[in-house]
Amino acid sequence: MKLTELKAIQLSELFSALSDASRVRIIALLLDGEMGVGALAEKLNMTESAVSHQLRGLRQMRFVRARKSGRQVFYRLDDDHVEKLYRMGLEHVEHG
Amino acid sequence: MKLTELKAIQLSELFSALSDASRVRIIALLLDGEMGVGALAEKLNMTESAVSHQLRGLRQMRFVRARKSGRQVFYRLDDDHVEKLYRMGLEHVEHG
DNA sequence: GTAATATATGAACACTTGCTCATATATTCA
DNA sequence: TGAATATATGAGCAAGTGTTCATATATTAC
Repeated sequence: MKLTELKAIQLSELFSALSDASRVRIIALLLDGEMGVGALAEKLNMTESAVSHQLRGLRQMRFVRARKSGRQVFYRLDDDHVEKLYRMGLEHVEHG
Repeated sequence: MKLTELKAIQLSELFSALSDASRVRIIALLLDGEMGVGALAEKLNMTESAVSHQLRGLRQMRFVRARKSGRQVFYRLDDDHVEKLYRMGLEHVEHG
């Protein structure tokens, strides 16, 4: 399995997106559909600022996508790779 | 998708194992079969100490398993979940 | 226009991480 | 036994991360 340094970095960045419990919980919530920042913050018991900061990272990684409606911003998962990664990880954790 | 705080932490720890380029490259090398610490260090152009430190983490996460032979220690991937995670990540990076 | 609401952003700070360097342990060989 | 080799470990430190707090921006309602 040859792997360029660039791809090693890209892979590590990809997995970094899920390397924090707050982000994992955000992803888990978004699996059920889109949600606004405030609703996420309440569910997660985090400040809206902290959630917004995390969403920014997830957005840059193209894990989530934003939709603006009035003064709210709804976030949803960007593609199904995220869900696949998440589920595979969960499988490993649950009966690994 | 309900997710306990414990499982969120476990998931984040799982993905943390692949959140560093050095560890990703170690995994990539071990996909081809077991390798000793010195050989890994040479291939990766890292000190043996740095490699050993990373292998410790991977061992604790049960990503790799050690086999001692004389004064060498050969490492190999512990289970196929690791390879699945790696390949799915690679797929996402390559044509995501 | 002003006030209220929803989200984003930047600075600051505590905490974590991955390395280096020195040292320790374990094994082989003479 | 002692020297050489292979790996592991602990301390220390620079760099990175995730939060809080204050502030900025954008939208709606009045």
